Amino acid sequence: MTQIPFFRLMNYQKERRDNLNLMSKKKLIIIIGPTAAGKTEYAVDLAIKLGSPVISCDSRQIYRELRIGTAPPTPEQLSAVKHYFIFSHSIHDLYTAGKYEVETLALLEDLFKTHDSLVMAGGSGLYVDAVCRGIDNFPPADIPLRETLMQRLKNDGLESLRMELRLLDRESYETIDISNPQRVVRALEVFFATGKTFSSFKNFKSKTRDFEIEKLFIEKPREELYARINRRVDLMMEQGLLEEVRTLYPYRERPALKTVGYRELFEYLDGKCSIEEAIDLIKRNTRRYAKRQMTWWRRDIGTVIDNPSVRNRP
RNA sequence: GGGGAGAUACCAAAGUGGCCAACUGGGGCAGACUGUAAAUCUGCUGGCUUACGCCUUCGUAGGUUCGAAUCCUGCUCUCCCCA
Repeated sequence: MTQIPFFRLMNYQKERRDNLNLMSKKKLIIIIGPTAAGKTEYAVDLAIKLGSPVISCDSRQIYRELRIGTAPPTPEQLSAVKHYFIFSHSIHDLYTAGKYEVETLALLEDLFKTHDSLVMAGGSGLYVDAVCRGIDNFPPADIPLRETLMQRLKNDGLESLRMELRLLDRESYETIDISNPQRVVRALEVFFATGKTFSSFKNFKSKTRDFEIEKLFIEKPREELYARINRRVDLMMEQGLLEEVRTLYPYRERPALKTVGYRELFEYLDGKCSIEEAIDLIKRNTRRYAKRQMTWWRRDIGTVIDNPSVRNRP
């Protein structure tokens, strides 16, 4: 068994568990934590021990075209235990947290027929939440509409879109982060696609799952984590990340390739920076990513999932 | 040995008598997050304080001045040019 310096057990659905009583004793164990903390290794070991497959919860490792830069499980790990959502989708198809929720719940239902405990592992906080508490029934992304809005953002500026949102959906204007162009665009997109306001789709209630959820948060001292990240990036380069990126260059605009490790090397291939600079940027951006992951889960610790106030910020 | 330039916060770099606890960038820290989430966005970054505010900072030791990161002098160090 791998040595994990620190990990914290979170009684995530403690209250729910009491209410569930005999309904089900099925349990989903989710290994979460920042990138490069050792989730994959830990999950594989645990899965073998429990006779469970590993269900990945990673928004980038699902893409079969991405083999090096996303630090997916090794071929040995993949053959040691059955994995789901690794290399299962293509960068050419738009994938989202909403789809992940649907596909994963279907899979879990199926797997729970033959397993009592299932191991899930991943670093994508929104995807983990989609499984644990669900995403409200928002309309799916409307890409052509979104592109139109992005074009408007570019031409007229954010303020113009904000003003429009203020007129069409005052509530969203006052509650979402209007300094974030992505959020403003999405709110408008939903309005134009459905004629209903973005805010009207929110219901602030977590969905109910008929299985127990336990989260294991793997953490490491910051210094050690950063050292591991640096080492891993160097290793990826040795494994041929640059070659991989080169073959993916034509698809660089795909959302799936807006990914740490790929973007920076696209810039290098454009001649915008040296290879050394690109590698340093990958390391820096991975550190920042890890920090964001920790921020995301920090709020989970000690919170109760049914409390709407956790999600309904002022 | 002679001449010149410079030493500013974690780093780089502006500031050249009061509007300076000090522009800006990097790095770092913290936060947000409902179908792009490895995305996108926000705040902080000398100390103490909830805040008003107070205290200590611009190589170092003095000096001039009501007032100095800014002017003067000594010292230390760095860089460049000539020997």
